[in-house]
Amino acid sequence: MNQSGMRDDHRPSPTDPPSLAERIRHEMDTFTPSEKRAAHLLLSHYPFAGLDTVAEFASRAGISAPSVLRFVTRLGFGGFPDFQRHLREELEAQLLSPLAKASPSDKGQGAPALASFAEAVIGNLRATVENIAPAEFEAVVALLSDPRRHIHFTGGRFTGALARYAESHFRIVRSHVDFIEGQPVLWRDRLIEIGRKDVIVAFDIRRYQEDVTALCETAAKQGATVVLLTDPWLSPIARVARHVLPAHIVAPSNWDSSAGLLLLTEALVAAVTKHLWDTAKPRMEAVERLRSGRS
Amino acid sequence: MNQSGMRDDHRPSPTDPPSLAERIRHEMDTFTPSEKRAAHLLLSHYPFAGLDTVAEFASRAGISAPSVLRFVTRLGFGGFPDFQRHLREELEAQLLSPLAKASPSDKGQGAPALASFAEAVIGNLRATVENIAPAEFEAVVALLSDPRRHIHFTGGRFTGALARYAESHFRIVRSHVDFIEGQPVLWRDRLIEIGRKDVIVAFDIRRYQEDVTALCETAAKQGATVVLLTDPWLSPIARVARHVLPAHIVAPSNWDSSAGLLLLTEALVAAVTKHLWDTAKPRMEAVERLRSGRS
DNA sequence: CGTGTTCTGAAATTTCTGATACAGCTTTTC
DNA sequence: GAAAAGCTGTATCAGAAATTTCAGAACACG
Repeated sequence: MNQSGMRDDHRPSPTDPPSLAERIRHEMDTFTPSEKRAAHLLLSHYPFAGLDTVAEFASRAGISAPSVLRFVTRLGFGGFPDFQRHLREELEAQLLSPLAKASPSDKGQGAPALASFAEAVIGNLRATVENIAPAEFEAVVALLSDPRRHIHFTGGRFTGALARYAESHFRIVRSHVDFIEGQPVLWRDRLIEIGRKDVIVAFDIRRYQEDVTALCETAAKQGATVVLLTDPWLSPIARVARHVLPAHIVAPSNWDSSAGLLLLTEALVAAVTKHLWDTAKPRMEAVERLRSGRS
Repeated sequence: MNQSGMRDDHRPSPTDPPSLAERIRHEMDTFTPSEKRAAHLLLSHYPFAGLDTVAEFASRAGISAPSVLRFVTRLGFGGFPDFQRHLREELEAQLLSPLAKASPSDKGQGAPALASFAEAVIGNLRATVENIAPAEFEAVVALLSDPRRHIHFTGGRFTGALARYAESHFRIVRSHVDFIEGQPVLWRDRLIEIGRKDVIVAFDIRRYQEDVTALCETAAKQGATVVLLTDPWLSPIARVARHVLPAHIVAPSNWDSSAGLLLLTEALVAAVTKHLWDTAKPRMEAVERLRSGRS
């Protein structure tokens, strides 16, 4: 959960955003005949008809282009592009937050809060899986399964914990695995010996951290392969990353959810373990012996 | 032999709605780096990102306009307007038939590993939520929202990362929060000053770690309140814990999944943040100021 | 370590869209 | 029933957007 500062403005406003369609319906009787034609077309195929060009819209409505322009101006928009932008935003907001309006303003009742939070997280996981290219995932698995590569995990303030989680598993499955601390001072010596044989796996979600970006850019410049786990808005690290695995992170909270990133991490661990099973199994057994023999 | 300009995909047959997104996902590995950037942007904000102008799309994807054009041409469209029209029609068709979205779940050979793993994890999350007593969850929220308490997070080899994750969030929301390292040597001095006012939040799943258990037992003996996040088989810490939140952890992997623990952690963070909002908000803002002013 | 191929972006070019001015037509009003 | 007011469409323009060109850069290959 990355801090997103002022997320309280994200809460549903007391007065729900009045759909443009609603307003048009309400003002219908004040329109001129041509405007009514435009309004009817728009409402009958709301809002897609409005996403066409002016010419197309005019033609479908049976009026002229200038009439369409006058129509949107009358609705208070600065121009046709302005009008279209509004339609897109409205559509996007409505389509992407099916759960936003479903959540009542309950005052912290235990089970409902937990249950609805869980549903949102589950939605994130589904969306995350949907948006991952199978080939991309497979490519990362292959990369992390290459015993000649050296793997370095790193992350930001919050995602650093995920990097640690990944590292603690991979460390057992294979060799040449380590974790790079967040402090830039601590990189310097590490960075020197990073080159073509190295893989940097970076975790970074919004409020992207400059030092993590700097680390990856330098590493990439030196020939290292960068794998990025991030949010759908893509950390700037994506510019230098060979592979990008985006996860959905928006949750009904003042914080973002890292569950999708964890899912990807665990899936990678599972896949690589399976891939390297012949060598991983003895390693895991050895670790087990060391632990039990220790006390 | 590749795309022949205008394929029949322009007129989708009623039987299969092959979302463009799906096709992109499957062809992802055949894309050039720039095309991958474009694809990632489009998929992450599907399909709205594609409804912008070429320039805007290019800018958001971090590539040049020609690369965007090459991308859509490569997908088989006659040009950007053609591409946009396709997106609009697909969106309209999907939105007008609510059942179309209902079953895009299995796409077979693509990423069975990732998809089935995700389904297993989702099942874990559901089971976890159902088995949590609302009152227990609420009690923990109340405990962690008490500003007079001192909160200490700790965990085992793998779960230690989750404890860190929790700590990094709670540290911002409230004061008197810290993380206790796994090394028993490092406890000694800390343990001295732990008493009735303290809360230990321990993460521990099977292959329960003796040192974590020892820490909690000692702390409990000194009057501290112990909260335990564990698996359904219950870590031995449960004997001294005031509150226990079990999470399902079994996944199709050689490793256990911590997703359920993360879910509980994030839900706790969300609930406590909401609970302490009046004091948490200024803290979050202050942290934000410090971060932005740092560079 | 060159060499050929592919990929990429800056800039020029072309296309097309949104916007405007103006004249004809319709409706309203006295 | 005539004049005024308002509405609408044609023709045209300005500007923005998509597209193409081309040269440099990155990359893979031998």
